[in-house]
Amino acid sequence: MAATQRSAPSPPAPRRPGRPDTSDVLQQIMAVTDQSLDEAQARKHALNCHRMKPALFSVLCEIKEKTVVSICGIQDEDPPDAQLLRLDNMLLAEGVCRPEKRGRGGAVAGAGTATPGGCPNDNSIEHSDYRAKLSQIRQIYHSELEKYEQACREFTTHVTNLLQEQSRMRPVSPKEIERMVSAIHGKFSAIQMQLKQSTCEAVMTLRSRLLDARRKRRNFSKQATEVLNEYFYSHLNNPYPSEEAKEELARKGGITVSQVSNWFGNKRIRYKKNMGKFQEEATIYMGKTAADTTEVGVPGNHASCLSTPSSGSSGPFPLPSAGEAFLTLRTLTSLQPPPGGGCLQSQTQGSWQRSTPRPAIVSPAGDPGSINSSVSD
DNA sequence: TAATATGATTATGT
DNA sequence: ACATAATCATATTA
Repeated sequence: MAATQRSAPSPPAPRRPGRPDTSDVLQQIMAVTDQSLDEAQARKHALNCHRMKPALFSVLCEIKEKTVVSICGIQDEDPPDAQLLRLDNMLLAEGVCRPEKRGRGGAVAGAGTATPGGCPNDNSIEHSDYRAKLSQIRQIYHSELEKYEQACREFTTHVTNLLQEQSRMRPVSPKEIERMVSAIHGKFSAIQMQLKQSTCEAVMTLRSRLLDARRKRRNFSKQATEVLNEYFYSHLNNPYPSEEAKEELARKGGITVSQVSNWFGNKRIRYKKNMGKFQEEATIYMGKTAADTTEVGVPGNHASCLSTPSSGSSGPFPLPSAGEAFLTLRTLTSLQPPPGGGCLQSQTQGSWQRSTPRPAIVSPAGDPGSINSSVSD
């Protein structure tokens, strides 16, 4: 820094007029090794006090810098930067890293449980346990982090002092000290990353244990299943509620739209897989809806061909009477015929259960007699 | 306690 | 984005 006018280190130092030449000083330094210790101490002191010492020191520093940089400057670290960022974000999102404040509104609710069918109904009852454990983890995390940081600070000041001490007898530039400090920080941040990683793991485990909705499954209320089943069986030939219908069902049953979707997905597949098992339920609900006007609002959707029998019976199936309904239903569901001469153009009509799986239960040809045998699988 | 029912998730296809 | 099929994990029942 100080020696600015120097163009090249190798040639003999350009002697400036009026200044004592540095080669003398160098000579003296070289001679130090030949001296006895006491003598050397004295000489060292004298050299330290020499008025050319700072300039010489900086020259030496620069020379060293040149050689060191070519060796150490290659390895620019920070490949795990992205990972560190991910960990930080996650800890932030989970509320582990939050700056000790109350404001925990958006972070957890927004980023954490973005899954559509996440944890809809019971949010705060089951989660108190989770919160307690989480705060425990947070506490440990912060205390460990604090420990690491303190150790890092102490070590850094120690090394800095040491280097400054040594800079009296060997060329140690401020830049070098800086590099050393950043190297120390790098090592400590590697340790911190391990801490963050294990904290993340702990949080994830906790999440999956206490927060995963699957583990705390609650059956729907009677009301909800009622509403859902009514819709399902009254739209048995097209059990695909529109978005509006889903919302309506969700509202009526006190569940979320995603839950309605889940329910219909499960219901369709399970009904199709083993229709025999659902016959009893079917008759119940089909009889129910025959008298009950549970019109789940279907303002302007596929009603084009479904609403045909609306005048006589509310359901999409021709249900003359409760007694007949059973047989009619069976023949319809097991043989899947198009309902009379109605609207055939819609493929959804009854084709949602096409590709009949390979249920040995569904007898090859409709044998309406053995109803119960098929049920008792 | 084993078997079954059930809500949710995941993989895959359209 | 939604549907299906398979699967997971819990709840309920026999």
